[in-house]
Amino acid sequence: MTIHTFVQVAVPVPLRQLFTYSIPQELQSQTLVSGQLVEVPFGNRHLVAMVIETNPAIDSTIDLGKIKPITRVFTHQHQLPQSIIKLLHTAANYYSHPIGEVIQYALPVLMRQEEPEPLEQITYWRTTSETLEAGLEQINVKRSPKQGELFALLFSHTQLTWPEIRTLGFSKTQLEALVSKALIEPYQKPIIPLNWDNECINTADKHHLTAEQAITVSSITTTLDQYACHLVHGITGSGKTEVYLQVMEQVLAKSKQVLVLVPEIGLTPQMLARFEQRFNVPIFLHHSGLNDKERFTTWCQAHQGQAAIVIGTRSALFTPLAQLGLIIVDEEHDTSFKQQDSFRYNGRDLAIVRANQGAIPIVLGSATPSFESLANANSGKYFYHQLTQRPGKSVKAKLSLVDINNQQLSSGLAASTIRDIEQVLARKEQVLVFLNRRGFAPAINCKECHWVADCTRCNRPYTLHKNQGLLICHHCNSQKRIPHQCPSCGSIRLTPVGQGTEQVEQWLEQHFNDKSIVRIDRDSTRRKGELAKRLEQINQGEHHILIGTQMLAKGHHFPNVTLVVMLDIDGALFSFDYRAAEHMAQQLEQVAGRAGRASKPGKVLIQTQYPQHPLLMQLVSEGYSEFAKQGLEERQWAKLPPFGHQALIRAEANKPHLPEQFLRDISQLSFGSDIAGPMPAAMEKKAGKFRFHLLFQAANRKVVHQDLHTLIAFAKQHPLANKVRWSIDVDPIDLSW
DNA sequence: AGCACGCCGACT
DNA sequence: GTCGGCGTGCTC
Repeated sequence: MTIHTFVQVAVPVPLRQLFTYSIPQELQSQTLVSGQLVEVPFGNRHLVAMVIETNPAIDSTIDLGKIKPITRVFTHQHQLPQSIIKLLHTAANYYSHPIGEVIQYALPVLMRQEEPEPLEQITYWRTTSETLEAGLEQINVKRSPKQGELFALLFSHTQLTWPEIRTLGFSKTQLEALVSKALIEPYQKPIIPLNWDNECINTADKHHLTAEQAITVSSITTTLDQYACHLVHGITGSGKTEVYLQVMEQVLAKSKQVLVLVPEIGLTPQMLARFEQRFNVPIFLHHSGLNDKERFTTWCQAHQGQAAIVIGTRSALFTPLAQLGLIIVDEEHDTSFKQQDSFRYNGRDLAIVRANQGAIPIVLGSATPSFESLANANSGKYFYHQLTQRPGKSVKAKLSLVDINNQQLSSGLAASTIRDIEQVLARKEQVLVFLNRRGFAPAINCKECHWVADCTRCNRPYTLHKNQGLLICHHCNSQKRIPHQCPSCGSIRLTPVGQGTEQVEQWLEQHFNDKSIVRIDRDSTRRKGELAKRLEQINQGEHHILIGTQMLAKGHHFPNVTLVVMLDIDGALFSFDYRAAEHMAQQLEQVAGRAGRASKPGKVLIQTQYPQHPLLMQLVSEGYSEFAKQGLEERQWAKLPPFGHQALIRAEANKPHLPEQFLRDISQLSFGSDIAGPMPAAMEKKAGKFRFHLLFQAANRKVVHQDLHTLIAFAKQHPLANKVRWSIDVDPIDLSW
């Protein structure tokens, strides 16, 4: 046996290098393998690092006297499996991100500091009464409806944990109230590996499949033992979830685990509820609403194979699963899957890599697939399944354009739109007004001298928040009191420009003063539980008009909404961002999907100044698929993604010439890719920093990759490297910052 | 990223 | 006289 004296480790710092450590005598008996977690002294602190190279060639440039010994080797109990280590390496390499930082995403916080305590037994909750009715009798359901709901939930689901109960929208107080009435009790059960039997599935909940659904399920299930990527393109209401459930059933039946990724935390409760209803198996969550201990629990349960299903957001992708048999990415088009700071990975894309490395199938589902995924389906890389029918009677909402050129507008609403709203309200149905801009108005200016209140840190107009009596910069969050006088000319004629949700809400309240209007945006739902409360009220029919931002476009269903009004979408038609139209179309389809889900037909009005615009006309008359087909052809002509590959280099500093010079020097090197820039970012100044970009683009991904290596080697030793903050974004989505 | 070191303004 | 501001430099 060879005894190595040195190892190279990845340290959790944003440095693109490995560090060499010696192995002290007393630790040499332990086998150090790559992927092992160790504790190392680093500067004046101690960090958890990962062994990368066990037998490194010693770099002569480092002073041997500087090399410190490893201080601890962690036990095998919490080692990352090889599959995850491989995924992390691929990810670090693909996104050109320091491996030490990438590893952090796979380690629960509790493991980054020290070796965590062994896991306690998990506490589940169950009811104590014989029948549901007997229990409900003891609750004053009129006064405490939530307690009643919680009791009913626990009565039908015997193995819910507190984090799950909380995710489903219940509070600790409600749980404790039931405990004090002795209606529910905690219990533990021995940890046993998942053992599927017929008790695990609630067959009564199973839906009858349409022909399309059945074909999709059977196609996916013929690939359960190999890598295959299935794109399920199903219009809203076509029953994608039922397809997931029936595929999952077959995976679980083989005692394999399922990983489900959703774009945001808000979509986990409904997913969890649906899965709990169908399967009586341990389900664990992974999202930012959990504390460190809860996340560690999920990690261990998944790792050791007791969790049958893990539902989570982007970062759940790195959860080790001993017997992973299927990955599902729901709403795969959603850009939330792309992390927009630090390690800029795309959760959907890495999920595909993981499925490929693990030789298992992956299902991407969406009503509005991303152009990337559609292109991969067209080229045969993915299996493509379309679900075009809605089980049940509901019909798709009809889209139409409202020309606002010759119409009088009231807070952005056209006169004809208002008449349509009136008609719908008269039928006692609900209206949804979509405006993706919170606040009262996106700017205020002076009527006399045209001065605009700009944020000095970002050189952008402040958004007027009338309710809070403040001007707020939506780019850096800085706040300021509303001036009474123009600081430039002294005039008091300061007026709001444009509309935000607050303003539309105010106008609707004045105009429809006998109706209840509810606003759903980040401002109105800031308080915990406020969103759930408002959504509940909407479905109880307490409100007549809903006004809100994209929060309304995601996942929630409003069966009684029969009219959707879309405001202010024109910006996307002329954006420099080639993806703007794609995102606008997806948003439009998603919002339209909220309406007319019950047997009531829905209608979608799109207000625009450009009713003749080819993109809009096509979307309205031929639908998303044709729109995407046309869009992809244009991308192909322009050699834009997915037909070309991009990487964006961002650099920022508190003086404009520094990032510009830094990127200019880089751009002088010889590259295989086409280089654009350096150019100022669309928001050149943000939060007091000056930002510049350099864009790499090539038909071949390997060319871009090679160029990034050249760039990193050069940038690391550039004199300005410490004066500017720079980063690499592979497959960028947002080119504006 | 942290963290220390280091050199200049308003406070007990 | 000190506390603390954040510029600069380093981490095997």
